Parts: sequence; C-alpha cells; structure tokens
Amino acid sequence: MNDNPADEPRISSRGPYARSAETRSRIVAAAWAVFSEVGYTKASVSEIAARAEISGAQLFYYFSSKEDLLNIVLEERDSVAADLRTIEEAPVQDIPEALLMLAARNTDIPGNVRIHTILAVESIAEGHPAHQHFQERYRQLRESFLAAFGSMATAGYLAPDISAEYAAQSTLALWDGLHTQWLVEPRAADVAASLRQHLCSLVDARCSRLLGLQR
Amino acid sequence: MNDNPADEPRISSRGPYARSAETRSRIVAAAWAVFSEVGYTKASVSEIAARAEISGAQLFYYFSSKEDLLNIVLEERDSVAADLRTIEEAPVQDIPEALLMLAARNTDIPGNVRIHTILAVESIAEGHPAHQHFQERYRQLRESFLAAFGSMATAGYLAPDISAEYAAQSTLALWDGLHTQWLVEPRAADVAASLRQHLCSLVDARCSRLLGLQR
DNA sequence: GTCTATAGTTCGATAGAC
DNA sequence: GTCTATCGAACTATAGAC
Repeated sequence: MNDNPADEPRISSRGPYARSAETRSRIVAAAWAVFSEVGYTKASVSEIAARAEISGAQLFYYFSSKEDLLNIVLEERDSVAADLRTIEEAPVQDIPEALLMLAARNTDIPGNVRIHTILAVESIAEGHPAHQHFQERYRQLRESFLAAFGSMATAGYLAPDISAEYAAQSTLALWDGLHTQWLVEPRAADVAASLRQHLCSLVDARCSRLLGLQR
Repeated sequence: MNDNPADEPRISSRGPYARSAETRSRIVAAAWAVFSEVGYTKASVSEIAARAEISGAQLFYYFSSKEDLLNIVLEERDSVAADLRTIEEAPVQDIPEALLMLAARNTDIPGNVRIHTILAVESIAEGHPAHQHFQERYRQLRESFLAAFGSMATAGYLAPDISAEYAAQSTLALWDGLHTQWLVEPRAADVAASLRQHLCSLVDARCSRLLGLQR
C-alpha cells in the first residue's frame, strides 16, 4: 500500500537520496502542524504540501494517501510524546511526580496537546481513519493509569475512600478536560496546578509530604 | 440574506403553510443528529436533507446556508440543555445535587453530550463558525461554576485546602473529560459516579452528609 | 498541471396547499 | 388562481489523487 522510498528501498536501485529523507520529514512536520490546527477532515493535502514547499504531486510520491500521512503522524506522536513507560517503571512513591512530569513534557512539545485533543474527539465518529487508533490509545492509558494507582493503593498511598479505578479514570478525564479548556481559552486554565491539586486529593493525607505533593 | 418564510413573513402574502413548520423542525432534528455524529465540517447538507426526507435544494429554502443551520442547532441546544440557571438559583446546600441533576439531564437528551463534545473541540480552530459561540459558552460555564462554588466556600462547605477557582475549573474539566472517555468507550466511564465522588472530595468532610453526598 | 468526485449553493420549472 | 413548497439539474469551488 505504502511504497514510499524511505520505508522500502527497492532492490536493484540506487535507494533514496539524502534529500529524500529530509523532504519526507518536512512533509510529516507540515502535516503535524496542519492536523493540529484544523484536525484531519478539514486539513487539505495541498495546504500541507505548500507548507512543506513542495507540489501536491510530490507529496503523493512519499505518501500513498492522506490517510497514510495521518497514520505516520500518529505513529510519530506516540513515540515522541506521552511515553507511558515513565509511569509504569517509576517506583511507587514517585508515581505522582512522574505523572506531573509526563504532563509537563507533553505540554512542551508544540502542537502536541492540540493534535491529541482534536484528533481524539474527531475520531469518535465511526469510520474515521483514526477511530481504532484512539480507542486503543485510551485503553492503554486506562491500563497504565490503573496499574500505577493500583500499586499506590496496595502501598497504602491512596486515601481510604479512593479506589484505584476512580483515581485512574478521574485523573485521565481531568487531564483531557483541562486541555480542552486551555485550548478554548489559554488564560483560563492552569493545567499543571489543577492536576497537582487533584493528585493531592487522591493520596492519603499522611503520605502527601512523602510523595512530594504539597497542598 | 435569509429570506426563509418562517422568519420573515413578507407583506401582502399568504404566509407559510401548515406543513412548513414541521418540515423545518425535521431539518433541524436531522442536522442535530448528523452534527452530533460527525461534527460540522464532515457533515454534508445532502445527508441532512436525506434524513429529513427532502431534497438538497429544499433545505436552502428554509436555511440560507450550512452555517445558518449550525447556528440554529446551537441555539436549540443551548435552550433545551445545560440550563445553568438551575445551579445559579439553587440554595447553597443544594448546589452539589443541582450539578449532578444537571449532568444527568444532559445525558438523557439523545446526542446532546456528543454534539457538545465534538463541536466544542472542533470549534477550537480559529475561523470555525462556532468558534466564538463555544468561547462564550465556556466563559458562561466558568462564571456559573465559580459563583456556585464561591457561595459554597463562604458558607464553609468547601474543604479548607480547596479554592472556589480550583473547584470550578476541575469540575468543569472532569465533566468534559468523562464525556470524552464515555464517547470513546461507553463501558469504560461512569460519568455520574465519578462526578459525585469528585464533588465529595471538594466539600468539607463535616458537611458531606449535610450536602447529601455519601462517599 | 490535470482529472474526477463531491461539496455547498442557485436556478427554473412543476406540484400542491390555500 | 395565487402563492408556497418542492425537486431535478446545473453551477462553482475545492478536495484528493495521479
């Protein structure tokens, strides 16, 4: 399906020139930017090509379709951002800080929060090319969060009336919702501060200093 | 621009026929459904017309443009759902339950949560026809919530380390985020239960029974 | 740059309610 | 017999694709 030169250098050929890889990454960067601004449906391939400073035809030499391009962008986003291993591998007492650092890192990547929020909601529609991708991504997020808060619960770090399920679900939802507010009106939402306070409300009062969370 | 018969009955004319109003509301209902499924950009007027069982041209007899139709749908949504006065007018001790009832009522209207979530995020893009509408709507929501939690704070109902600003922002964000999760995977999110527990974490422990919230 | 499909939209004529 | 409601066909712009 995707016979672009960078992925599958053909046999008995000279292979991709150096310029090829650079052009390719320019296209991906432009696509990332446009998708993050207007989503997938409203994005136009011509606009992406224009920003990458190539012709529309050029783009189809590297990517077989608009959908193909979306998949590459999603792949890149998953690898560059939102690395859930930092939570899974963190020692139990560092989980809250690991979550906050992950949040901070996600915010630092330009357009990252925006592309996730816009594409995730757009892909709710069945038949959307990213529908399965985000269903799977949310499943992963729930799983990772549940594991993290589960180990906190068994270590006695969670407040007595807080279940790991609620902690995972509410943290994930709050995170998403704060991003939406921030995108609608950047001055009106302090994502990091609210996330921190929410985590405080989840942990046992006696442990909050131990976990590095001050109210 | 908009010379549809229902809005501006012309002088020296017979006025709209009886069937006209019903056709008009069929179109609005169809538009509501389609917008809630795929958003504004991807919605096609032909599809809306087909669901209303009329021709594409017919639709433009009643609405001057797709954008006009969107505005009518948003107007109807605001009036039928999310009535913020129930929060503003509630006595301070009933505010948590008023919030939960509002949430429940919003969920009961078919497609309501979905159309709000999808259009709100889609309209983040500047130049989107609903951009201003949702900016204004979120401002209203923040204002109402802040007033509600503010009066709870002065009544001593909030926990000592919870500010009205945090209570308002986090509740709104959690609400939105739970909706997103519920739309991605309906079985994975219990919107009402999580909202209730969040409100519990905001109120002072000594007041939680007084407010009708049990943990 | 060209091709084809489809989007939103308009027009002109017919059918039907009053 | 009007005036409203309706629809098929055509127009224009823009999309993705080659």
